[in-house]
Amino acid sequence: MQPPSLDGHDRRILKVLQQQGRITNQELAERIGLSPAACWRRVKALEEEGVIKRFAALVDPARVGQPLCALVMVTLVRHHIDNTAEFENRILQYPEVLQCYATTGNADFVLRVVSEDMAAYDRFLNEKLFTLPGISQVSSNFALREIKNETAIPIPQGHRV
Amino acid sequence: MQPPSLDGHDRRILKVLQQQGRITNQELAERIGLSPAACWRRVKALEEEGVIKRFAALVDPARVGQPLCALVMVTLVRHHIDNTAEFENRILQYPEVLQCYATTGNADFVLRVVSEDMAAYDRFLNEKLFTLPGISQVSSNFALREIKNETAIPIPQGHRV
DNA sequence: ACTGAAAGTCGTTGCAT
DNA sequence: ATGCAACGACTTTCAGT
Repeated sequence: MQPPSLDGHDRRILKVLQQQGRITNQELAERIGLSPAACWRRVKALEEEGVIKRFAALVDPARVGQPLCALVMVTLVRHHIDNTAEFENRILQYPEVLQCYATTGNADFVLRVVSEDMAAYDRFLNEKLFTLPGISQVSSNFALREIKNETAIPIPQGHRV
Repeated sequence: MQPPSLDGHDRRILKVLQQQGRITNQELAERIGLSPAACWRRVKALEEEGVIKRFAALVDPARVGQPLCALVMVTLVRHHIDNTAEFENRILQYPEVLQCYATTGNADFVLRVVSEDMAAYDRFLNEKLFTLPGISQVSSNFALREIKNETAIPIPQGHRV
């Protein structure tokens, strides 16, 4: 899977599709200045190459009963190398953990977790996170406000074909 | 904007659409056990109520030249209340800042920033983040690995109509 | 790799329940 | 709030450049 060498048309397609995932192929083709058939083939290729991972409806967490958002720093004990793999596998199972990154710095992992309320978050900690093997430290920082939550990756206007 | 009281059909629609944003209305209707017309009207209502914020193509950052991801903790000085508003407004302008939350804990804000490489991240810090008024502390933690990056909010199976 | 056109499928609306 | 039916619009493929 090498760099797919996006040209200007591909980049314009990605910019539009990241903001309007359900635009019709016809309108997309018009906007980027290509025929519908050519545009369609490019979108398909971007999907198959994995540049576009998938299309999704973006849902407002508060509107579906998950208004609480926590940024959680997790540190593991250093003894077992298996701890990391087990931690990650279990994290993948928890739907309330939307994001998880292994990071440099004091914490080993940073998670973003959504919850119904504090009681639900407490349950998440006690029944899920704290039951994972090798947890050393957990620090929960609650989101007071969401300034920005963007899925669109900036597409550089590089000129290489 | 009150709780829209999602019923079972709405919840099933959201579950599917969060994973397959470009599914045809016909197939979606089949899956959730509704006629295409009824299904279509529900999807439209969910969009208009803001439960569905928008549809988007999810793009792999590494495949479009943004393989570096940093989780940045930012603290502001306490002197001006205007600092916060100015900070937030400028953050909204920076496309490489995908997410920004005001949080409890040591830092005032946590950001997720994508970059082309370290040189680009250095430029982001010096030309953008450090130029914001009232910055007190900045701590950059780089993502070694992305364990999980999910947009789908878990939809509780509540029974209220 | 693109365009244009053909064929099939789907989205969208109005109406009745 | 639902289903059915019809029309128009769209997606998708194929031949030709």
